[in-house]
Amino acid sequence: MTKPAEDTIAVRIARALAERIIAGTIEPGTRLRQDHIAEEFETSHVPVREAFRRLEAQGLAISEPRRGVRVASFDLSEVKEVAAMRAALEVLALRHAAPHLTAAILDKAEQARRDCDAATDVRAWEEANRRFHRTLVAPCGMKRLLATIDDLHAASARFLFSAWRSEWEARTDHDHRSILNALRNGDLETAVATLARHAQWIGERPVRTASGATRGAFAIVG
Amino acid sequence: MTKPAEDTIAVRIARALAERIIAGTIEPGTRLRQDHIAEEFETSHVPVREAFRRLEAQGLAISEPRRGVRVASFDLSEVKEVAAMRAALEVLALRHAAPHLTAAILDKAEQARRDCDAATDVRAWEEANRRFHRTLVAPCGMKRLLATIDDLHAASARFLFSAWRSEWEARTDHDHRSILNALRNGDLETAVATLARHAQWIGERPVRTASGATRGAFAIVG
DNA sequence: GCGATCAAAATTATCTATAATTTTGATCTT
DNA sequence: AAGATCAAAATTATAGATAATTTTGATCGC
Repeated sequence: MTKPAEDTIAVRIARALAERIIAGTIEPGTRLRQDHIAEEFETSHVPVREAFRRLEAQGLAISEPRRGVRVASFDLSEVKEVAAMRAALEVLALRHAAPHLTAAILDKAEQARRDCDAATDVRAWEEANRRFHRTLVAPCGMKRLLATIDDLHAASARFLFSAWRSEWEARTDHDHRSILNALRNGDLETAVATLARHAQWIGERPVRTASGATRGAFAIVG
Repeated sequence: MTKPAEDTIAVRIARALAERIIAGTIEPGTRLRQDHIAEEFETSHVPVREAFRRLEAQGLAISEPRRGVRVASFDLSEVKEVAAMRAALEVLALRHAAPHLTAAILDKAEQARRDCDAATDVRAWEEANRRFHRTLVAPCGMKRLLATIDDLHAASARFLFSAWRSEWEARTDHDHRSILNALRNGDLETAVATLARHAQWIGERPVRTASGATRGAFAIVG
């Protein structure tokens, strides 16, 4: 191991694979072969198997006994499901975070909002959007809730990158603005209602498939 | 391996340990030593480590790199957190399940409700209560959502057994009845509102600690 | 040529062994 | 006797090897 490993090797492998799956570098349905991955990361397969269990828990991979692990597939119904869960849980988190929101936190969110609107590629937008949402809900201090929301954001990002691979046009997100304004005015109910609607905003985009045909691709864009 | 292993050994170990942690057989904070557990299950420690990763994802254990795994501790704030998450997600699931609820499903829930009210010990009550909730939300067919709810129920059960160890007195749960009635009448909003309140019902009970003092123990009893 | 069948190859799941880290406990100092 | 120090023991994390299962691909029959 050339790196001064802070975390365990299994954690590093899990992170690296998660990144690839989210970015779409590895296609859904692809088999993750432990010996190949072990070789690539210059370890044995034991930490690789542990990494698989983490990916499985995040919903990024599915494992069938004796038949190995493959990158999880998804469809429109799962996109909707994740959007609905995000809406429900982020609303809950925001309600609990509200009493702890300070001017400094709202300023941080404001910066994230600006970065979001200024983003010229999908990766930058996703990062800023995630930061916006995270900043507002993190002060709730509920670890289990935040961890679940993080996993949902990972799933969201995957759907997004799958549909928008690279093209992206800058656009002003009025919901973000409304949420921030409402919070600044102490109007939690408006903020919560806007967020609930916002997180379920699903965009459609035509995507050329391998066979040359065009199909609709869906992703959460809120 | 004497058992006709359908699942992988790691899965069986994870289940067995989860049961013990939920039942309170292993105290919070206890270290889970992989070699000891491997010896007990007559395997090597490799599947044990994989089982640990599963327990970690469920929130039943926490792992510190190079310092092993221990049974997760919890406090009142986590009980509240799990209750709030359950309320939010079960409401979401019920809304999506509602269109698929049939008379047969409602009858199954009715049976679970009766078992609940008739339960004379805490384990029987927990099983029936979980069955009641599961029956009503399962028809939503949202796998990720249902899996998350299941994990929350496991946490709930743990809190409950920690506070109520064995004593339990039969009581009629009016919320269960109201939810079923509302669903039978097609009044989803009443059912949802009652469920939202119900899942956050937290009971307190005096518990004698190891030192002989008495403290309050809290658990979700809905 | 197309599908079924079976053997070889690849892959998963597990075990045993080893290196590295942390915990334990006994000793020494004050 | 209380605290610090250090070595031994226990434990975690990883590597390498093995058994069992699945997948692949070539052969055979129709």
